[in-house]
Amino acid sequence: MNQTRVRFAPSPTGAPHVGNIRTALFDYLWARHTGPSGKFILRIEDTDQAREVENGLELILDSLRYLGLQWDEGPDVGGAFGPYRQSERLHIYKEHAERLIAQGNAYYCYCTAERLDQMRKDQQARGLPTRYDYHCRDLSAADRAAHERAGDPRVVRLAVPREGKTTLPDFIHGDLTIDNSQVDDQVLLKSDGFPTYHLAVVVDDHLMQISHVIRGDDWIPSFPKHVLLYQAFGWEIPPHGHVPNVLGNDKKKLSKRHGSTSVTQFRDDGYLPEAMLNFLALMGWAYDDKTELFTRDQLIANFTLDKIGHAPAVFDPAKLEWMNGVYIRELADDDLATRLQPYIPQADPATLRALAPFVKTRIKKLSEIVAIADFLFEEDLEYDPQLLIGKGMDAASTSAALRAASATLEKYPEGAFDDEEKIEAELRADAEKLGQKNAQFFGALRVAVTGKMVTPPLMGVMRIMGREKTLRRIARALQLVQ
RNA sequence: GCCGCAUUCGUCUAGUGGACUAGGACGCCGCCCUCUCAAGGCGGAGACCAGGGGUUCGAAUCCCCUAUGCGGCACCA
Repeated sequence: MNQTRVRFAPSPTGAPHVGNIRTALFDYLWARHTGPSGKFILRIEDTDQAREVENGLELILDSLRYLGLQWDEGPDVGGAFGPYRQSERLHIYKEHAERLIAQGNAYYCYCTAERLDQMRKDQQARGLPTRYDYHCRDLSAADRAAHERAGDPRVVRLAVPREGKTTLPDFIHGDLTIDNSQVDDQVLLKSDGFPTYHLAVVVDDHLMQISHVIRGDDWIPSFPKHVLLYQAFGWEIPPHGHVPNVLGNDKKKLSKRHGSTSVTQFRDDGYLPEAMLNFLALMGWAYDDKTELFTRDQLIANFTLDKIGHAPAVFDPAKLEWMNGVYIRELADDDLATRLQPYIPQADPATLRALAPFVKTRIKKLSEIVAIADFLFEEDLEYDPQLLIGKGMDAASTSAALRAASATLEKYPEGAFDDEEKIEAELRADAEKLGQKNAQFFGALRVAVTGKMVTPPLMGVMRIMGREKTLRRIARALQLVQ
């Protein structure tokens, strides 16, 4: 019984963006879909010291944790196939590279960076494809020995067959095939002793007994190198699937240019993990023609490889917002209040909890709580007095409205102040008596009490704010309007 | 330049030869509700299925060509 073992193998070069994590999500869902024996493995591809970012690992772990993509094996939790950091597996790659040399599937190359640069320039100038020119592949034994004696730095290159074709069955695209003549003699082991991606993935995927390789389709061009390596080692090639990329609105691969696309940024803006998870799953995967709201468990239950699409998907922030709103509305009030707290630390929990039901249908991300409700948690309001005077109103009618409202509200002592229905009825009667439309009357009152023109329902707001503060603010507004 | 992958409403997508006068969702527009804004309800516009050739009684669905987009062409991943 082959168990499912899939890996997410990012390199710590920055904050993972939604495209990276979408691929991780597919890995995770597939592992979990296959039941308790399915393993989701995190492997860090830190073989490029130059591009590495200080807190790169943390950014990856944070992103995965945010979405609850819990890994079964990885650098921090260990596992039977460690280490899970490629920089700690250097000796393994070296051994394998040497084995390829011994078998004649690879060779040492002593070319300098300068020579390679020049070679590429020449090829470009002549309109030729830029590929290694086999210089060291054809080196005589004597030349080779000379380089060794001189202690010249060397790399290991894959000796790609110059004829024939290489094919990789892909469970998303079907068979991928390319002429070997198009494949470069890739460097496998760099002069600093680190492997390149190509050597490292193949060796690790095999050694870690990865059962399915799921990766972005920007890797398609390098599949022949990997196939050739598997063949040289005499290993079985696990099923591969190149999942479509996630694109920015300009249809280009997602990058920092597209604004905030890092997953942790979405977390910080107040996108719920359950919404993010749901939305990301729909980038390149669809269950049917109708369903698009899925809980984590439903995703796991329904996720299958054959439903992964093959065209790249444009990331649509507007739809994500909508979906986040859906999930926010579904939250229990207590839960919402708890999640809101970090975004508005000065709010006392009881007030926030009381506010939750009002805010629920009005925010699309948690961070919006500040714009919509900060007035509740401030002592003094700052606003343009002009706002008090609404459409078809003037200073006199506004004052009249505020005075009437104040008079009515004053009649309700502390204990009775939360009788929204009764108060509302009476205020409406006030408006009618003044010959004002509800919108005019309540508009003035709204600005007086909140300093804003757009707020949650006024009665609820005044109840939550309390009698004393409400009356004080109306009095203040009355001064401003005169 | 070379090689590869892709191509259904603006966007995410359903669709695997007849059930398609192409379905759903976001967004957009209108109406209803209404103390504002949302949410909610109802309705609407929006895709000649990239184009052209075939195959077939019949094609969004199969084949070929072209176009366009994207990706790769490093001692990056």
